[in-house]
Amino acid sequence: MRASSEVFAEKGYDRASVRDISAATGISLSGLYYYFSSKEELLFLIQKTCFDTLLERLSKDLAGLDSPVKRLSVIVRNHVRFFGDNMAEMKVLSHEADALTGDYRKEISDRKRTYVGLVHRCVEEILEAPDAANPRVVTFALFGMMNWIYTWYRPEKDDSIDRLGSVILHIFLEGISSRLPNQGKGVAEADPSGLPFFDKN
Amino acid sequence: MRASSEVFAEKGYDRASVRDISAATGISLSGLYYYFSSKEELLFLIQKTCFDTLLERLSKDLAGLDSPVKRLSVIVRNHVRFFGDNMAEMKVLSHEADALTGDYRKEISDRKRTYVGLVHRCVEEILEAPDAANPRVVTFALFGMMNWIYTWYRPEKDDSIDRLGSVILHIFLEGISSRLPNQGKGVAEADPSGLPFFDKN
DNA sequence: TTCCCGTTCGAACGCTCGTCCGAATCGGGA
DNA sequence: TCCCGATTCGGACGAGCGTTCGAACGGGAA
Repeated sequence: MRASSEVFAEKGYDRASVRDISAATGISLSGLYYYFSSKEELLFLIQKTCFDTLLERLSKDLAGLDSPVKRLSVIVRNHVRFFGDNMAEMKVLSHEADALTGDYRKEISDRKRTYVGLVHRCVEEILEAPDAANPRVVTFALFGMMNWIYTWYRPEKDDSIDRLGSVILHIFLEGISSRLPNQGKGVAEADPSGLPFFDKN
Repeated sequence: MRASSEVFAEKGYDRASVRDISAATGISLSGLYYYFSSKEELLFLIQKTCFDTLLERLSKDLAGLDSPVKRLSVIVRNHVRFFGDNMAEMKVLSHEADALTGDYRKEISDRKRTYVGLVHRCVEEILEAPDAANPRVVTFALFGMMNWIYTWYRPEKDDSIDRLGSVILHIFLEGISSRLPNQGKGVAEADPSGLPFFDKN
């Protein structure tokens, strides 16, 4: 599964053939089907194991913490650190979310909902005035900062992963601590024309 | 190209067959090859057109603006608005970045480097003390908030796209306006064990 | 009307894919 | 030593893929 994650992460789930995985693991093509009933099940098991481990460690670190800010700190650092330590698996989890179908897809979606809900509730508690900012939008902004990591992070040239978590947490907490300016204000001088560009002629 | 973008966005580049595009456009399978020399060229042209339009509009809006904060405001709002107006194309651009090969890939990478460099320089100017935070990390945190949009944004239930841009811009500017706490501080009590989870037994 | 050329398409080609089957192999208990 | 269940694998199968080719179409110029 570890080797498969790396193959999926590098080539993408669809471009990676079962023969690629066979070569990467040293197990013969048909030998793989002794352990996994299909390529999709293999992807599912990778995602499931990854998610379950992430959630399990999180709930351990979260035990007994009441302050929402402290809880969010633990969440962000846990997420980012896990990302750094399991880059291939987390890339597969982030990037191949739509590849699963049927019950496989549903089971992963359930876990995702659980996790997002946890963060979402935490964010709601931190936002003092509930109309100050839409908690859903703000939550996904946070997930964006964290989940985008796989597209650019290179351990050999970038800061340590722990530092990364601190920076993202800091930006987020400081970013939502001051009330947002109301709607209507903004770049009024911006070009209002031209929406979908393929229609322009 | 518009219809193809939607097919690629919905099914993913690899899972989408040329026959799917044929069905979505009403053009016969071989008829498509009168306009495009390959499936990959079609993907390339979508990404290129999308990027070029984005950059073109940006440079128009940016003309004459000196203040780095104002420039960044225009960048973020332009990016997010463009994202909202061309969700399918931007999903393809964000999600299928690794699908291109050879010269196609290089040409898109060049544009990406140009764009990221523009934002990066802007962020550097805003960060007063250059050692306060790593500009590269901060820049990609911003891109993360913006580019993650395609995974969750639903126009019918979420805030308007312009509001979204304002929120992201606000989080980012407030988030980087105060000096980051130094390294070393953090969750010292966090579980230090267990890095890659597939090795745990 | 005839010709021509830009456009469209049905049908097929070769290839790679995920999956399966039946045989070969291995190692510990009787 | 023999046996048996667990494990491994070479080789094949059918399906779907991207791509090609030669024929057909259609409308403006001569």
